[in-house]
Amino acid sequence: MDKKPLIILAGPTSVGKSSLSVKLAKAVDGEIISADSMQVYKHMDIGTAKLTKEEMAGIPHYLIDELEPEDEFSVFQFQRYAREYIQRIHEKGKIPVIAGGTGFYIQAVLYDIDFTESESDDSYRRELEQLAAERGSPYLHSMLSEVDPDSAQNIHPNNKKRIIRALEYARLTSGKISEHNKEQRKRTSPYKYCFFVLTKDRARLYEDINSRVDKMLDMGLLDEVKSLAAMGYKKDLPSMQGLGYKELLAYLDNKLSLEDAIDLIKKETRHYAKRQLTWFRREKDVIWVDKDSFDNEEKILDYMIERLKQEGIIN
RNA sequence: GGCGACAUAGCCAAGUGGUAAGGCAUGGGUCUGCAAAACCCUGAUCACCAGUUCGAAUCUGGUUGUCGCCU
Repeated sequence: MDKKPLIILAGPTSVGKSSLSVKLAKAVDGEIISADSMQVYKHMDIGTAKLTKEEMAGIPHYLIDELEPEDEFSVFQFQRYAREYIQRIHEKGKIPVIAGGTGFYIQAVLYDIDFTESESDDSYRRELEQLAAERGSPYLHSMLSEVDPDSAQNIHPNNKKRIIRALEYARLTSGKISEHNKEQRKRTSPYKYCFFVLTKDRARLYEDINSRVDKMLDMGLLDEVKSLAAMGYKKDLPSMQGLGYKELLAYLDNKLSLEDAIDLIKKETRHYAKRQLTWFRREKDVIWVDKDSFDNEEKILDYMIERLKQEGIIN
């Protein structure tokens, strides 16, 4: 059976993925699936740099504004939705374009990684959290050494989250997550794809991030956060841990001055961009598209379309 | 012009005779159910010169620079 086509456009925050993705989708008769862990949420528009309806220019966008800020969301759900939308788009005879910066989500869909084996178990998880709080994460790490030595070796004793997940996995499946991961890593993609990663000079990317944060404030980010707070959303929700939201909530809570909060947003966004780049660097088969080596967006598009033709994804 | 203080990595900063804490930034990395999350790794010979000493970032003298006060 022929593999179905899939186009991915990723890159660090602030490079200009969104606007390019609309043009790309237009050019290839595609529809866009957002791979962004924060844009899924409603009422979070300015801080997540969502495209406006006009900017979407009639191209359907999925996984944007689909959930309320209190809704649970993770790679697992992302993958489920994305699969569904990809199929629907293919059925229409169109090409799905995944656009976004959450590398983990993209990977989960691109390689169709299996997450279903374990349902998450809140009670055991809570028990582990307790233990971690009381005895420290190195203690959990030593527990892990007994059930899954390989994982223990790969996970740093301080990395509580991953230790807990590994323990949870062991409990729920009575298997080892290290083995599961090893299996999953062998997967090849069920799609015929092109994985573009848009980049630009690091120093300029950072400048753009800084000025974009200022622009968000001008556009009313603080009011957006205030109204989320007024709706009752608290800082411990995953959605409220988004960049720009957690810092401004801290400011509203008198934990920070506004100036410090803004500087923090900029700094953490820069760190985030760096981590995104690290992620994409180790991803196999990515096509780096360095904005600096093109005169304008049209040229970038031309290049991408040429590559898509080479790969036989479009005619 | 005089008096005083200070001079340690890109920034902040410990260290007052025994061979340079720490934080931030920067750069690199891990990642397979919270990923805009979580975690890890990453650097100097102490303004300069001359002395004292077995040994100086730490003491002495000088040079340069910065800051404060005074005239």
